[in-house]
Amino acid sequence: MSKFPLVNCPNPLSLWEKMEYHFRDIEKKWQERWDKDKTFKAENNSSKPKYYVLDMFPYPSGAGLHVGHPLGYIASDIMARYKRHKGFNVLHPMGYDSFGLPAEQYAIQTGQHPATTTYQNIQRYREQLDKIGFSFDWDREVRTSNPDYYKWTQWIFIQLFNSWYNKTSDKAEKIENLIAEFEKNGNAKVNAHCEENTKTFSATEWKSFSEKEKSDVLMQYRITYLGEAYVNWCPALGTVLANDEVKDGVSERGGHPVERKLMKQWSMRITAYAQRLLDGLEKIDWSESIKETQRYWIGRSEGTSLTFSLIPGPSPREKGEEANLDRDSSREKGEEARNDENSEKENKKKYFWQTADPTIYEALKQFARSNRQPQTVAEDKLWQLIRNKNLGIKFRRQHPIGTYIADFICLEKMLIIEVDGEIHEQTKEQDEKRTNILNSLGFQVIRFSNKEILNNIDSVITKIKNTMSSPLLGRGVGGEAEISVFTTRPDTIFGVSFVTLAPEHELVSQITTAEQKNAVDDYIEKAKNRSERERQAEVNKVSGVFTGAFVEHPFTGNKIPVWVGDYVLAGYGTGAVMAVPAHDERDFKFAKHFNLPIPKVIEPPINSPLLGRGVGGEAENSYDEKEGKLINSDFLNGLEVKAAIKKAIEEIENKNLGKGKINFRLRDAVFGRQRYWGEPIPIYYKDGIPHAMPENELPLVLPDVDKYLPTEDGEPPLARAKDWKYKNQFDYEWTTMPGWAGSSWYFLRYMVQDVKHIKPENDKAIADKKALDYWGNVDLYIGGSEHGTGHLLYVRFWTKFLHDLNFISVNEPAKKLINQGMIQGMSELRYVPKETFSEYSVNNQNNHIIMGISTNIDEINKLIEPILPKIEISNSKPLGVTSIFVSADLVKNSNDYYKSHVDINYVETNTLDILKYFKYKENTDIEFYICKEGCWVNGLFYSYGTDEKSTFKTKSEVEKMSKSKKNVVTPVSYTKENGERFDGVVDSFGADTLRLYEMFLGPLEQSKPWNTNGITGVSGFLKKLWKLYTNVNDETPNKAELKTLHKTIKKITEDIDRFSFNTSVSSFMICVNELTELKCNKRSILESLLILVSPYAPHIAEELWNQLGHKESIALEPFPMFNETYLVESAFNYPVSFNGKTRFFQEYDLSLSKEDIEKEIMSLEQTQKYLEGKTPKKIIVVHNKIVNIVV
RNA sequence: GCCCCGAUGGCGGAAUUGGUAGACGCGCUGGUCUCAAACACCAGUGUCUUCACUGGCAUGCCGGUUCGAGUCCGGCUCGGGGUACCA
Repeated sequence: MSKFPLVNCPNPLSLWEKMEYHFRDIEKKWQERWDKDKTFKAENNSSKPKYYVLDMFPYPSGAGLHVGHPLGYIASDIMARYKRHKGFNVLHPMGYDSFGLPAEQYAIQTGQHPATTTYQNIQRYREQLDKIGFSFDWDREVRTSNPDYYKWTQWIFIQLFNSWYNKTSDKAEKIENLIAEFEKNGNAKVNAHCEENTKTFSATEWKSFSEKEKSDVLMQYRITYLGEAYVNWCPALGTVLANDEVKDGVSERGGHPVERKLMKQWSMRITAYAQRLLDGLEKIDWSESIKETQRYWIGRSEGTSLTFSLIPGPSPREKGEEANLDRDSSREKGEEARNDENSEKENKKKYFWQTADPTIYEALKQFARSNRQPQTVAEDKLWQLIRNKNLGIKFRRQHPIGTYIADFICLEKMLIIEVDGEIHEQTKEQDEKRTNILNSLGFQVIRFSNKEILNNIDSVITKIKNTMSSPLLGRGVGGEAEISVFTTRPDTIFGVSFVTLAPEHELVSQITTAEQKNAVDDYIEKAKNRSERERQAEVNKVSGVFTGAFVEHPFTGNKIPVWVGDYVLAGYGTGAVMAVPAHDERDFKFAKHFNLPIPKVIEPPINSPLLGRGVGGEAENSYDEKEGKLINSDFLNGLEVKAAIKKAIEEIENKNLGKGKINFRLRDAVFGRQRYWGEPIPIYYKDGIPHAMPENELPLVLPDVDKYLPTEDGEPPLARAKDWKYKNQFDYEWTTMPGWAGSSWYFLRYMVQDVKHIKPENDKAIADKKALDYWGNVDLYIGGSEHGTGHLLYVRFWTKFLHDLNFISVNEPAKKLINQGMIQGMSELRYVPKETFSEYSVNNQNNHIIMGISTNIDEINKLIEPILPKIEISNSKPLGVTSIFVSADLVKNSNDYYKSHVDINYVETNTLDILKYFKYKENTDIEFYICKEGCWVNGLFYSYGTDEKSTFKTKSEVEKMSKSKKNVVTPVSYTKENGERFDGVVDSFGADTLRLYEMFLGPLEQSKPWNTNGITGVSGFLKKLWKLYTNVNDETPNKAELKTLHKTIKKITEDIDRFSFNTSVSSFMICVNELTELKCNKRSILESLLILVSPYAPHIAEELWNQLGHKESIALEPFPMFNETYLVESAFNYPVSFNGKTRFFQEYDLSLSKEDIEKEIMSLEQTQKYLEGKTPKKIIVVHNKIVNIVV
């Protein structure tokens, strides 16, 4: 007997009404029930196996959801519900990445606190999400902008600050261990991933360091550190951006220009993890494209370092003399001087302190002597510290140089120190000139103000020391200067014809000869000011300048010129390259441009299509392939490239010229943002030394500010916060964390049960150790591929770090990752004529309108002309630039037009609803819509003659779905402020239909345009499904019904396991079609079917399940088991093909052997017909598959 | 430029290991129901040939492997995404 309550209803009409599928009521009812019963609560203590399925953190933007967002959520929700049926304890949480730029930009514009708008946006998101029926455990919801969440983000920051990377153990360790080692042995034995130029010190030295010095040293080791780096500075946003936040030279959010700037910034030593991040990719099941993107981003390359020694130039004294005594001295003289090394050395020994211009020396001497007496306090303070070889080398004061007198000078190092008083600001220009001249004499000049010396003498001395330790300083006097390069092609060493330095390379200013000084300075200045965007736009434009210096080829001893070129990047390798133009495309272009020699050292293989490449000056291209034999290369001659690389590295190492080395493209991540709406960095400054806050004082709550803008001094907004000081006296760090901070560990926070209601006193860790161990990492992570080099790399980095310090047991955040494809929008475009900018004026009732738009397309002119006098423009409308649009059916050559987006809500099958458009039009422009029979102006139609009203046609294009393209389709209805209503799929067809349809569109990972055309198909399917359940009985199912069911079980299970959700929707349709055909209304079949459907269309499943008499939710019902026996067939209808072409079908019992079938087939009349009397060469019988006869 | 992915009817797509190409849905055509429309239901629908039977051609293009290729291999074309001088 059926438990269906309405079967015996006496009134057939009301029965029919009740039987109707009312998705609105059903969906609302079950969404409320799930929420109330906490149906999808995940348990931290469970004997069940766990399954963790996670969606990428959404940023709750003001625009709300569009149909692309739920795509991934629906897929993950199906997975979550399926796994519950399969007996797993499923963790399926949702939360918000709620710090970020858009909310802050909005706050700047409106003055509203970003927390307010963020809260509103979240509310809206939540309402929309709820309407789609997701099975999230909302008690675990997190928001990165909540103090109880970012408390732990700050805590992780402190752990990173208090850690260093030990290369020997290959993991992060606590900084205390490092300090202990420093105290015991200094840093000589420490094998750390740290700053390149870290100096060696002993334990005694360490102990003698001041607190500031110790802090500076540790900063070179800390995993999060304050360091100077070139950053992407965005002046419009007033902040720095990470590499992955910059696209095409403009900021990803907002599209503002970005430039390079050297700044002191909090950074993360992610580079320490480069190799592990690379290796880890092998062990995770992520999409190949993401892995590939990460591999490329990490950019490992094996090669070798190699040192070129500088050939000493003429001594500075000589240069000085040349410059002063013989200004016209020709280049040849310089060459001679360089070649005659012996005499030069003698000169140096005899006269090197005689640096003054001899013509005015006597006068200068007097002046200098008198100057030495009355020193300022600052000058004296500095002098006491550097005199008498206190810094290990002799300094002189008030020493005449050329026509100047230097404050302090170290002649051996060619270093001048100048001390400026308060007048400095006014005399800036003079000082610069003076510096330039001193530079051109070969001296380096560093300047300090009196104030600096008096207030911070330590850093002054450090700066002097650092400058002096630069290897190039004093070259030609006593120091041995070297340029180190990194190369992956040491085999081409004999093809080196020049060396190129990055413009930012520290040696550039020091090695440049006087003759080239101006040219080099100009070039560097230009390179510096070129924005990142220009640099990218001009990738193929060669630029560079000769420094005048030469290095010696380490094997041939040849003189090799040193150039500066911005194709060399300062941040990669050593910032210098050995240029092998014949075998490197970039070097080749450079050499061609500046007419430098292109010696060929590799002969491509005989059969190579690139044979002609890389040969001398006539060649069009370099030969970059790693194949061929070495020529003109001394000991490498005759070797294959790969062998030559090995051999070359050996030789280089033997001669102590360099070492085999691995370089990474990956850079440390800049962490500080000059913004308000982010996590405060838990650091305060005491005597200029940064200190981490004690962990037990977290969170450091984001303070209120009066404005969300930088201060007048250019400090970040947090500098505005009143009385915001640690212990009321120490300044906090004013920058905040970037968007990726909170999202780099959120998957761990979801492991806290009931995180929304946890009491602060119970909140003792990022999550319970037991919970962390139980949930481990994410089993399935679904999100967009745009996070490939940002979030997905950083979250792996932090996971590995937390693992190193034993906070968590896993070292990857997610085992499997799927990128859902983008759902593109169908944009509607209006044609706008381009051509020249001819002005068109309309004189009408004293209103003079300038149409700032091209109208010189004759046809348009002709069309508009007769109606212009008729057009009435209301006086209340402000005059402005007028736009002209041309209907698509009038457009002959689309190249004559620009295209302008129009909101798709006003367009139906390429026809613009002009009246509706003008009703809600938001701008005040006067717009002309030119159609075949007339012209629409601001909602009124002006006919060219006939009375016919004609329509305005648009052009459709598939594009990214975005607000700016006005092609956004929302899943949920909404009403705009102006009263305009937009219907969403959920409201017109129901959430179950939306869920099924989004899956039905195509493979999850593929991009596809959104088109509602097919939605009636899935909607109809649900109605058909509903109908199946009208007269359910308890009869025993027959063979056909069981076959249909089990075929479906098999298919659905396989489909879910390979994330092929589109094909399962098809299978459901087939199943329902077949059961309808069979008139099946048997309980055992239909109940199983409901469970199969429930992950996809949960509301209808719950409702029917309930109507079948079940009290419990369907959510935890065991998934139906597939039984092979129902699908076993006794016979198979073989397709019989001849030479691979199917001709007819023949059924045979499956027990028949291949030989029997062969015999049977040959006896058939049809076979003989297709054989046309010939004897078959071969007969192939594949059991249960096919028969093929080869003729 | 480099890397990754893709290309199948009018459209979205299916074909999981090489074995009946075009499942399922949309759209379209015809029909039933209806005063009519919508809904629902039934039938047809790759293309060319033919009244029909039949046959030919068909998975971006060219070639190969195989009894048999949408699927494997080589070369190209086009489209989408990522990336940007990484030595």
